[in-house]
This record gives sequence, C-alpha cells and structure tokens, in this order.
Amino acid sequence: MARLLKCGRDAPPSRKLVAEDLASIRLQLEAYLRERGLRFTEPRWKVAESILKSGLHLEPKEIVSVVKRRNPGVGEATVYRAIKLLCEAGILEESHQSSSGRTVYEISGDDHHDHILCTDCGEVFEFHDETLERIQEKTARAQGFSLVGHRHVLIGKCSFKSGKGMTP
Amino acid sequence: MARLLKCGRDAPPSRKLVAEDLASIRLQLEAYLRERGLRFTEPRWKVAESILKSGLHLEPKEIVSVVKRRNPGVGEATVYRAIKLLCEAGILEESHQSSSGRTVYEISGDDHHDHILCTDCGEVFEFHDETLERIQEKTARAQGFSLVGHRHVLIGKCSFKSGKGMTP
DNA sequence: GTGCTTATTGAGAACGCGAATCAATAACGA
DNA sequence: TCGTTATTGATTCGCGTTCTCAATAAGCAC
Repeated sequence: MARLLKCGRDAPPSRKLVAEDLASIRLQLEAYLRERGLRFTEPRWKVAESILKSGLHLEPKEIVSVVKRRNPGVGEATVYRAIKLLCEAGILEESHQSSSGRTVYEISGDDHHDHILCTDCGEVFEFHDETLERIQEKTARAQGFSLVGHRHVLIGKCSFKSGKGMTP
Repeated sequence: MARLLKCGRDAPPSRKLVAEDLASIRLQLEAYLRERGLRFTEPRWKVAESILKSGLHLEPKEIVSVVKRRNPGVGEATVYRAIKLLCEAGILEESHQSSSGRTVYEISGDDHHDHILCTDCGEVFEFHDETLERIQEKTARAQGFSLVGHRHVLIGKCSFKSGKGMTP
C-alpha cells in the first residue's frame, strides 16, 4: 500500500540517474528547444547536468551553488532562467515548499508521490499511498469540488537519525 | 465524515467572533505578555483587533492594509512584529501557503482543519476528514516516522463560482 | 501623580530572493 | 562563412520582510 521510495541516513536522491538517462534527457531537452525555435546552449546544459547529477531535492539557491561550483562562469540569472525552462520541458518539477517557504525542485519521473520532511535530519523522503489519494478525491467531490491537484507534506521525525541508535 | 466549515460565494471567515471573544482574547494576550515581561500596547492591540474583526484568512500584506485602513499611524514593521507575537501567543496561526507562496494566517481555534483552494474564485475553504488524518498517521508510522504535523492543501474548483449558475 | 527604567514604536535603510534590463556573445540556418 | 537573433552575464530593479535607531510610552516604585 504505502511505499517509501528512499530513506536512510545518507541523502536520498529524488531520482538515481545513469549515463544513458543523461543522454536521453539531453535529447529530450534538445527536442523541446528545437520545436520552440530555442537554442541548445552550453550554459543550459551545464545547469541541467548539475541538477541531474546531484539527483537531490534542491532549492533555487542550492541549484545556483551546485551549478557554480563546477561552472563558475555561469551567471545566476541564467540558472534561474534554466530552472524555469527545464520545468517547462518536463525535465524538472516543483516538488514541494521547504519549511522556509521556498520551492524545492526535483527531477521529473513517471511516479506521483508526496513528501515527508524529517525535522531532525532535515531530509526529504518520498512516499505514495493510493488510499490517501482516493480519499482526497472523495473528500473534494463530497464538498462540490473537482480536484485539480494537491500539496501534501507530512512532517515528522524519521528513525534514521544520523548515527543515533541505528544499525546500518 | 468529511466536514466543510465554510463555503459559499462570499468570503468565508476563518472564525466568527463576537464581542466576548474579543474580550477574552485580549485577556489571553495580556496574560501572555505579562508572563514574559512584555508590554500590552495600543499598536499591538490594534493589530490583533483588526485581524480578529476581519475574521478572514489573510496574508501579511493584507493584514498590513487591514490594520492601516483604520489605524493609519501604525507602522508596517509594528504589524509584522505583532503578527509574530500573536502567533507565539496562540491567538493567530499559520494556515497554509497561498498559491504565490506567502504564508496565510488565520485566527486560532480549537478545531484542526486543512484547506481547499478554489482556482476559480480564489477563495479558501476549510475541511476536516478524520479518516484522512488517521491514514496520514498510519502512513508515517509504517515508514518509521513519528508524525509531528502536516501541510495539506487540496486545489480544485468549487461549484459556487461567483454568480454562475448558483442559487443563493 | 511623578519619575525612572526599559520595552516598544515608526520611519527608513537594509536585506534576500528572484526577475527584468541591456550590451556583448554565440547558435544555427542560409 | 556570414548574418540574424536568441542567449548570456553583470547589473539593476522590485517586492516583501526584517533590521536599525532615536524618540516614545508602558509599567513599576515611590
């Protein structure tokens, strides 16, 4: 029923990528750009690559620093523009709002999932529960709403606290 | 089971207040301030009063304008400071994040509820579903989390669109 | 009530984040 | 290779919120 995608003491990637994923995402981006008369540029791909290789849930500022670490020449504005573009291209998506209210991004996948934030280790985990989804739908309908989406974040303490009483 | 607190074509108050509520909340605020060595001041009470009387779900900027309409002398910084204080005192609470990412505040009550945002009329409605709550708890526990809270916002279209095909 | 201490105030400056501006640069089709 | 024009990076801008600070006023002792 409920399914937790990643959990553990080390940072859980939002999506684990291998070389061929990178290649196919590059093709996806090229195709998206071409059909809109936009250009495939090095800075754009640097941004995409940095995010894809990190595989983490990231806030805009974190993406900027991840990109700049390996590509000092890339401007901040370019990173922001690329994030927007990658979302439109379906490569990136808005995951949830961090506790400080900023949008967290993650690599798009086929699966729908919601998130649990751990207040102790600060990490983001993913879960999916079909029953929960159905009840949301039912609740909305019962109130005369047609549901178009939801934002659902659970906040708790995971049992994988860094080092504390956990067998590896 | 599911229970929708307010819905309709006119703005739903997050909590309907009568004069004696105001008086008891004033006592609550005075008590909170006194036990911390803080001072009960006119500007602070003006802010509280304005929010309490409006009874709405409000963003910070909206609170500022609500307060300033009747109390032009009160400074913006004071309003922001008072919002924080009223939250700490348990008089106000963070309701949810608006679509633009800003925190929406509402008057604290005894009931726990989540929110549905209507993408058509822009209004915020409240609902409570015990089953939903239980499943959240169960899901978290099943994953080794102890749940400390959640942010749950449904997004949909209500059937009370301003004027369109609705009998009053 | 008077006076004293000190929390609080309002105006404005400062801040952080993200988006807009713009001249220089580089993609990409002809 | 050239020319057009989308893109870039540095900078400025805008908004919302917080900080600074001298002036004010709350609350206590008398």
